[in-house]
Amino acid sequence: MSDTRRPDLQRFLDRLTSRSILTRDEQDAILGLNCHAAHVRANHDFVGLGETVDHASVIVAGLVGRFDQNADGGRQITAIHVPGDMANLHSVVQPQATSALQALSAGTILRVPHSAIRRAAGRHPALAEALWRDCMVDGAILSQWVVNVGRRDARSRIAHLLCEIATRLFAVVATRFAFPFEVTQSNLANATGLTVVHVNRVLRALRQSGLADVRRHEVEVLDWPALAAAGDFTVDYLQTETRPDERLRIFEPR
Amino acid sequence: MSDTRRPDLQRFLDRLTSRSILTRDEQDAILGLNCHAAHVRANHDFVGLGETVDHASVIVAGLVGRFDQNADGGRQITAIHVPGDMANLHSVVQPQATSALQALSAGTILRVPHSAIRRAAGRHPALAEALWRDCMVDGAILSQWVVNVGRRDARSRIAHLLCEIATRLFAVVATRFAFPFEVTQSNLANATGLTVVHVNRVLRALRQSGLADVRRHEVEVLDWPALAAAGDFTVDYLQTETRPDERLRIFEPR
DNA sequence: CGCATATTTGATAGATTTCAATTTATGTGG
DNA sequence: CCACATAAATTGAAATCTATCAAATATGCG
Repeated sequence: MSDTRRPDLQRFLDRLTSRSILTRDEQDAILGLNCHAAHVRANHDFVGLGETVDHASVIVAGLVGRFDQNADGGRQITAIHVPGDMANLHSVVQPQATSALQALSAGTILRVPHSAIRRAAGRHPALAEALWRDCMVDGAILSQWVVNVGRRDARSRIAHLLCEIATRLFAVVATRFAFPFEVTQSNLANATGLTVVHVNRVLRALRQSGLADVRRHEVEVLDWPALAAAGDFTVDYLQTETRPDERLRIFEPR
Repeated sequence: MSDTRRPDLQRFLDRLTSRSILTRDEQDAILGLNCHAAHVRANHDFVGLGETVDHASVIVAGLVGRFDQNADGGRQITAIHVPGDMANLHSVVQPQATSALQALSAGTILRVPHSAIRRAAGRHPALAEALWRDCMVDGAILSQWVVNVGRRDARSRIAHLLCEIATRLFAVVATRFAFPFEVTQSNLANATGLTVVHVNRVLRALRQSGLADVRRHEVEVLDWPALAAAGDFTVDYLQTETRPDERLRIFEPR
């Protein structure tokens, strides 16, 4: 099960180097990370709430949600992870999970032991920096989610979420396009702090007003500018398009 | 203005060592951080949205809010920082601010140049680790805020917020107690995703039902267990009571 | 084919917002 | 210390959005 060169680690590395500057050595340390693949079932926690984990998980295929809940059992998704993301990167420095991780649809993950990541980061401070930075992008996204559920109505919430995911999947290529999005309306509700019933109605409205057609396996964006406007969406906070000269490195050696 | 030993840095260091294990050397590096104090006016951004900053800010006195907003200008506070916090620690690895920082009431901060923090963290990997870990606690709090605005009603939202702040201020000492909380109802509304009017009504209800009396400068908790229950509040995610043997250190040397 | 899960629709209730006004604090200069 | 200006808190009534409850229809899967 264990490899030394995995294409999926390459994708994770690409994510890191899109924002951070890493030497060849440091990049090799990522690619050489010990890991093994695993399938994850839909609607099944592969990291439980409060559990102490000893590995982080790179998403290879499928979507993963970070789940919290209130006392009544009402579930709230606080983050959605797409392929290439390290879903619980934070667990490297904070192994006790404060949220559960669950696949929104069946998929594949790559488990990377904390020990391997820690060894690499300990040897290469700039790696620790890059991982830390990536965690902070997750933080910026989380912050936007608070705005989304706190200060936007149902239509805007859903539009904003669709825009965020499309952008993070690098799917935005035209005014009209489609991208895979394997999520139930129920999970859409859990991500936006709404009820399923209301999500269903808003989706119909988005379709009828020619903004987007959200189906079971795929989202068809019908009018990107209009959808982005409806969702009050701006792209910058996601840092998906960091120019080479904007990439950062703090720690020596350069 | 610049000192080498500041009591306020000691408070920040205490915060770090409550969760991370640091050697004497590493601790000295924190205490020796170059910095200078500054007053911050109430309702005035001292870090603007989108601004690129070259220093982080330790809160010495007062409360600081992290502000975002939607297209209509509706403001949403996504974090409240209390004395001892480094309000924008994340800016060390991500200098471009995705949220504004504003004092909720007049206060004092300690500006610490990124250069100083980076030098210290570069020399002591375990320091970088401790800072990273602290950022992740902020992330866990943020995650709870999403649950708060997404899946709780007005009364629970406010109760939860009060419990969070009381806990982070280490104010919880009995069933009944008071703690300073210099925040307008308007900012309470911005933190909970409600309107001022409704906040006002919920506060009255909390008072009348004997849970808490929220005044302009101070909150008097009348019945902590009841307030925590109403706010669906559990303490663990805040990691304010990490036992010595639970503190972490990943990087050598031990 | 049949069960389980997901989507859709309707009717009604309820929580929260909005709008508008009034009262109460807070701070400042004379 | 008072008068004034300003910000904050409070209250009421009406409008709206979203939740809740209940049921029917689709869809996928073994």
